[in-house]
Amino acid sequence: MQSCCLPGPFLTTAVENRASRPAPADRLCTMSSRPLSSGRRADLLRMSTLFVRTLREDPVDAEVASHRLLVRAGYIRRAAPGIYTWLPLGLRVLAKVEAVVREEMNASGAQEVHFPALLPKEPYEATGRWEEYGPNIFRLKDRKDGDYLLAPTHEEMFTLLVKDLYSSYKDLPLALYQIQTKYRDEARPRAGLIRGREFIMKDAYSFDVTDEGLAASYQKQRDAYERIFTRLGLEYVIVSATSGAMGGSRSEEFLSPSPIGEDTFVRSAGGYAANVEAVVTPVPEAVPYDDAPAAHVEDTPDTPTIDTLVALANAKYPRPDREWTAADTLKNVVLALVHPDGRRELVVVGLPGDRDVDLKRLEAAVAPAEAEPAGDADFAAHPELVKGYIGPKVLGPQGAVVETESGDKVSAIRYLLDPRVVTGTRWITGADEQGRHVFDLVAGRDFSADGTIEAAEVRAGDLAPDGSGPLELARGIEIGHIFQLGRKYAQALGLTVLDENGKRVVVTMGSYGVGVTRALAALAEANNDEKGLAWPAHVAPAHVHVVATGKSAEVFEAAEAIAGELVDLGVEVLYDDRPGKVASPGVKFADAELLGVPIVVVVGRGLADGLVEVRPRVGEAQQVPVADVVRVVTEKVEALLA
RNA sequence: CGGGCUGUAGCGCAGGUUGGUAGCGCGUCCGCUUUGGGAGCGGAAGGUCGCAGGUUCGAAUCCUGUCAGCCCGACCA
Repeated sequence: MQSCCLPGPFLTTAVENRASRPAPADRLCTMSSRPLSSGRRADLLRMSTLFVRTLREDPVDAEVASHRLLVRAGYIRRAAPGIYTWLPLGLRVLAKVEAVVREEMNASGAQEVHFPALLPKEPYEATGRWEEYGPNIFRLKDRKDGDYLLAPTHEEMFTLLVKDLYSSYKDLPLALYQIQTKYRDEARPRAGLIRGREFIMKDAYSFDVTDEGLAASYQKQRDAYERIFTRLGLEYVIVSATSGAMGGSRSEEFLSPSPIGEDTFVRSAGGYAANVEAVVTPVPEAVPYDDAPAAHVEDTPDTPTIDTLVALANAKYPRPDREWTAADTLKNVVLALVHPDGRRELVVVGLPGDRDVDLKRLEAAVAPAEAEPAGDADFAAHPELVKGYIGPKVLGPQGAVVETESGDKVSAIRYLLDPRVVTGTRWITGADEQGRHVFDLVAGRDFSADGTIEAAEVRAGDLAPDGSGPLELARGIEIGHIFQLGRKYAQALGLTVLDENGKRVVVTMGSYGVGVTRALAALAEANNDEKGLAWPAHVAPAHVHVVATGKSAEVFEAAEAIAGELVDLGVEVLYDDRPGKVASPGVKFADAELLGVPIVVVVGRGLADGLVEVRPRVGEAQQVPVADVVRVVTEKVEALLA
């Protein structure tokens, strides 16, 4: 555990925990999420001297509960937009979250390292990310005009470090991690710690020779993540995700379900869960079309939208069996893809008229290209596209063909269909002339496309691809993201090892992140009520909050004794020893509820009868004889930490 | 980057249209009282009214510019 202590002034040898001051900043060493069995005397925090100021009113700039309450309870203060200062209580919670992460990472076999947050640009130029990140990273110059950045993530550094030291397959597999402050110049920081410009992340990387090795390393990390979030008491959902700009293959996100989450995901009762971008549409069976009537073009004046088209179709060309609906129409949406080389390509996505294109899903499907709705200039360049009446006749294989540089013949306008548009399905769609639509156009008989694409919006009630039933949509806070990077970074930076045949092979990598500060925010988000925070015991700034009320010396002496005995037994105590003239009972109770320590012990008027009150932050209070209170509370704490 | 809103005491806000020596609540400090649900009374400290220019005898207030922050959206391992 040499990695536990920071060097220099943080290296504290002996800590007098009974001191009336908060523990010094050797948080990495004294903090632990372990139960009481260690037998070490625990911290005693005194409200009279603790550096904290609770706010009676909500901070005006805080919207979400975690942000509002963390500021109100004196855990954090805003230093700049998206940048927060940690006060003693907040730092204790943060250290406990870190401790859980650290313990589970170590248990998984990963080894802790620590990179600088301030880095030269060269490694990021080698992978192209100096450019790719654009304005989203903090850049700065040294006195010699050299370019530096505040690292948003450290793939390059890990890769180069391993390259620096290792050169044989015998050295692998290897997993390294760090818990580091990261910087991103977010266009819009929000929701306090949930989306900051400075945040703490645990990032881990695995290094393997083979794909099988990577799969095993990935699974180890995935297991570790499950243990981390379980121990933190944080509900989580694992969803399939797209790997996005990072490249790579398999990717999963750990989401903490919350209405204020920024990620939309779907899940089925049967256990399927996926990020919306990654949802795969179940492909229906092809339908026979032998008895289908021939396609016929009809006049449909003034029907540039699906709604107007459906209304007119029902009025003028009614269906015998039922009404036409938007789902009977084939909507052809023109989009422009911008490829990384700057090339602009027009594509048309054909999908049932009752659905819209989800740009994020589309982009996930066409990555690394970016997508945007086609503009007037695009339509001007393609007069065959009649706005509002676009049909397959001019698209894809049916349309014009151009020859590429390599001599292949491809569609001038690529036509990509939603997977629901299977062979045999019949559609009303544009006839490629103003005011005309074609009816009974059969997919596979009358038209075909260049391929299918997952670009249609996902809706509640859609079926899960694995047959596990209908999907519901939910929001979540992304607290972890793991993926199999593959060889992208190793290739770009030349990380190779010699295999058993003496052949040079490129190492394959996995990348595993936990948003530590974000997980803390998610915990606050999931554990609060109208009165304040209500921490799970493993991460609470203390296990027990002892409150002394009244003015008699006996009350304070008894409370002092109880607090002292508890810390001797390893129970962390926050002791409200403020004199009555400084804080009334009402103030103390309100603060206890706001601060959210899981067990509150009230020493006050009941003392005359030999009783103190033990109040869980959530649950029923009970009167306990003074003589028993230390035992009762210790048992409760042990149960909470078990 | 687009839309909306806001900058006045540590915090939350009023004042601004009608220019005239800056106010309320909470908090802070002193004194007395109170002591199981954010106490009462009395006294006190605390503000370049975001910044810069302008109009005016006089600007928190009117005009111009500018900066910052928050919220929504776009963006976003």
